[in-house]
Amino acid sequence: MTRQISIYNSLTRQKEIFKPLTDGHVGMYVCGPTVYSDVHLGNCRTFVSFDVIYRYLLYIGYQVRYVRNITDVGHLLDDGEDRMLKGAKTNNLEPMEVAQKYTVGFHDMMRIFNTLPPSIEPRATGHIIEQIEMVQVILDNGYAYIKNGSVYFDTLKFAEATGEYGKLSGRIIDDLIAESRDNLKNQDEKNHPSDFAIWMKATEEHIMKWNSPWSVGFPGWHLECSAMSTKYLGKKFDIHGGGNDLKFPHHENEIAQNIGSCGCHPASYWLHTNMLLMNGKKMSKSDGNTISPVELFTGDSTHVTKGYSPMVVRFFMLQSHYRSPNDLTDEALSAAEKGYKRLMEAFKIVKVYPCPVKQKVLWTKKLSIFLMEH
RNA sequence: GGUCGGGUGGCCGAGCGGCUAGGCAGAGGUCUGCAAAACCUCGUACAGCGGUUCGAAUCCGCUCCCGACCUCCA
Repeated sequence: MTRQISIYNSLTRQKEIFKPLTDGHVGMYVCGPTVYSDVHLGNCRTFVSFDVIYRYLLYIGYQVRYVRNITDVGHLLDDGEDRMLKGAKTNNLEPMEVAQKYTVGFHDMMRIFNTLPPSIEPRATGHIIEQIEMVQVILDNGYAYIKNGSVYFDTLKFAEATGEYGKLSGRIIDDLIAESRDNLKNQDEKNHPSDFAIWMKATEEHIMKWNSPWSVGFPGWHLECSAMSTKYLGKKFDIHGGGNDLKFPHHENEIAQNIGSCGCHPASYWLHTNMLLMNGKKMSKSDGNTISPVELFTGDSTHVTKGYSPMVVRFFMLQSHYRSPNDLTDEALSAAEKGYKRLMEAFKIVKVYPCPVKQKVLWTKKLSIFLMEH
């Protein structure tokens, strides 16, 4: 009933024939946004890509459980300031108001881009208990240690015991181990620089914090995805996706946590989307090479000569393969706009054209995958 | 510097040893009172340099360019 497809698996670095764990069913987890500011256009590209992957899996007959999380727990910035805290200060809001505001904004934008909502959209703050439990299991298995109320994942021990650390991102475990001697005098609490927090003790001014066996604190950044994917898709599931900038450390650490707690790799296939560029360069706020979704729609930016409708932008994004960089330029957008209009004309004709019903249904269904009428 | 992707005509994108994929844009034309739509015609490109081969975009080597990651950005 389902068609055979091949997908590129980042874990094995090759295309593989897709075989779900359970015939006819697919469990797919995609790392969702951190809701402390407006959605980035690049973020939209990733979710538009996975929207099509989701739709395609449905189209070829799979029953898909698509889980995409909302990360609404604060995480530390480079300067040590918490994102939610920063957002709250900037806007004079409660942290959960910040999370709510940007979650709603994110949902609006996803609707504007005509993406189907995921089957389950769990929030990190709603799964603190699951995360605490996972920390405990990792501790019990000996892959984590406690320092001053914080709990750190012991990457070195994990690497030596399982040989699994670094597989996804291509980090060499020997280097990791060799590195350890030089860094014993590390300034912070970690035993090894590559260790990462799975539970952080909160400072006095930290607003989002919860009680735990180790301290009043908050879960580490990578933990929510491990905990929530396990909860809703099981210890093993089919597809794990996200932007390729998440490969390391986020996904690598996620794998470590999953193996460290349940002993198995979470996902069979890892899919990573490539980045959205603008005028051949990465988008960057500091050098002005950036545009927000709204600016793109309204044309209120020096980078475009006019506004482009969300569907044109979606069509443009889908013209390039999800594993290739997508270069946004005014010229490419206007070409996409004309192409999109033409395709829509053809779609209208097909819908009213007198032809056998079966054929018509088939065509309409096929076109819908890309044109997103549903 | 290391790791991982990517580099095919203006923009996408198939092909993955031999038979100029295709689409979009653009140009010209047909039809239209005008315009739009539609239709017709037009593009020998594979980052570069070597090598293997009768033959390479496709295999091998070197180089160059773009991007990501290397402690928290999709």
